[in-house]
Amino acid sequence: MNHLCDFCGEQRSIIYCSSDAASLCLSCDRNVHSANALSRRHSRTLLCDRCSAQPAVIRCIEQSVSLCQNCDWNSHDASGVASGHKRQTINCYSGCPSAEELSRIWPFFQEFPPVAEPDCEKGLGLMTISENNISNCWGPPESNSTLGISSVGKMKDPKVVDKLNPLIGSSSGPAICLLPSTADQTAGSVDSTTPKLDCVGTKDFEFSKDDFCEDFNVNDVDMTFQSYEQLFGVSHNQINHIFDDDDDIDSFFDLRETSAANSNHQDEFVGEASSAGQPNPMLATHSNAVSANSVMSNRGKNADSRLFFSARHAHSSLSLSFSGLTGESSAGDYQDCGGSSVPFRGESPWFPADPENSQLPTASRDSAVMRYKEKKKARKFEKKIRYATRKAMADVRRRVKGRFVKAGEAYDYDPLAQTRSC
DNA sequence: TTATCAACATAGACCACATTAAGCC
DNA sequence: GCGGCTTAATGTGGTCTATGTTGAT
Repeated sequence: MNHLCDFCGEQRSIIYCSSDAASLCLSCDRNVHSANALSRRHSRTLLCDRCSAQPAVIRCIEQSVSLCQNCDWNSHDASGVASGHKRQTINCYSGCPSAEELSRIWPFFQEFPPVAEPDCEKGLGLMTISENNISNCWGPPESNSTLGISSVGKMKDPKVVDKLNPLIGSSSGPAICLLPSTADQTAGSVDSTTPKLDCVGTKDFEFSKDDFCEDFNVNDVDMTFQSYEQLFGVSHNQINHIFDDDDDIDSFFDLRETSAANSNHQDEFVGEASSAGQPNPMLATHSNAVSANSVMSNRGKNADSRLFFSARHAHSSLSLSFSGLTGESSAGDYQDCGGSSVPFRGESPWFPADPENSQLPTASRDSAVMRYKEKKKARKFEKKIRYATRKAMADVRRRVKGRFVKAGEAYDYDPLAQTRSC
C-alpha cells in the first residue's frame, strides 16, 4: 500500500507528523518542517508500512518493515510465526535532521531514497529524538519525552552540551538527547544502574532531564526487544498476573494519563481535513480526541469508555458494541476502547463471548486481553484539530489577554512576532 | 483523627471571524 | 440532480478565573 505524500501528492509518504496529522515524503517533511521554529518542534516518526495510516513504533528487522502498534500486533502476535522476529523501537524526532542524523537514529534509514538537505537556520536544525513510546511520543512538545525547541535552547548551554556530546559519542554533531521511556525503566531493558527518570510531564521533569544528561548513557541502552521477558522484565505467563487488574497495570507502567491539549503549533498545512464521516486515515489516526470528546461530553470528565461485547455474529466475524460513543465515533474510536479497528476488517483478535465458539486457546485470549489493557493504558486524549485552516487562522489572529480582538484594535499579543510565538 | 490553609492542578469561559453546513430557489 | 446564494453554526488558541485536589501543619 503506497500512500502518497499529503503535501505534494506525488511522492510516497514515509514520515508521519502528528502535529500536522499528515503523512509526508522525506522531501516535503524537510521543506515543511524547516519553515519556522514552530514547525521544527513537530514530533515525527516513520509511517507504518502496512496500513500507511498510523505512526510506526516498531521496525521489524526480519521483514524490513516499519509497523504501527496495530500492525505490529497483527504481524507479531505472540502465538504467531513471526513473533520471534527481531524488532527495534522507532524513535521520534523533531527539528530538521540531516540524512546522516536520521541514519544515526534509524540504522535502516539508508534504505530510503536520498533527499536534498533543507535550508535550516543554523542552530535551529538541532534534532531531538525521543523514544517512540506510544505513551509519550505524541505528547505536548514540552511535556513529552521529546525535547522541544525550548529544551534545545537549554541544550545550547555549553555545560549541557558538554555533558551530552560524550554521551552520544560525537563532539561535532548536533546535540541529540534520547530519553528512555518510563516503560523502559519498568521493563528492565535499561541497565539497573541507569538513573530513574521521573514521568515526563511532572513538575520534576526538568530536574530529571538534568539527571539524565548527567548519568544516562545512550550506548548502554539496548532498544531492541526480542522477547516479552526483555520488554516487560517478566515472562509472558507472568504478565497476566501483573495485568490482573487496572491498579496493577497502572502501577506497572506508572504512566500518567493527560488530557492536556496538545496541538499548539502553527500548521503549515492549510488543507481542510476531510469532512466527518468520510474515511480518512489521518482522521482515524487522531480519532482519540474525537472519542475522548465524545465520551467526555456524554459522561463527564474522567469518564472511561467501557468495552462491551455484544456477542453477536455477523458473517462469521465479530460484532462489537460500545457504550459511551456518539455518532461522531469512527473506527478509530473503537480502537480507543481497546478494540482494534482490525475487527472491522475481519481479522478480529477477539474471540466471541459465546462459549460454544470459544475455541481459541487461552494464550490467545490472554494475549488479546493484554493488548486491550495495554491499548487502554496507552490511550491519549489529545486535542484533535478538525480544521487545519481554522487553526491556521487562530494561530495568526491577534489577541488581548488570550482573547481574540477585532482586526485593527490594539492588541498585546501578536502571534506573528517570533518573540512571542516561540 | 479532624480541621484549616496554602499551593497546585484542571476545566471552562471568553473573544473574533473564516469556514462550514444547511436550506432555499 | 445541480449550482448559486443566504444564513446560522462551528471551531480555533492564549489567557484568566473558578473549582477541585493534595499535602503540610
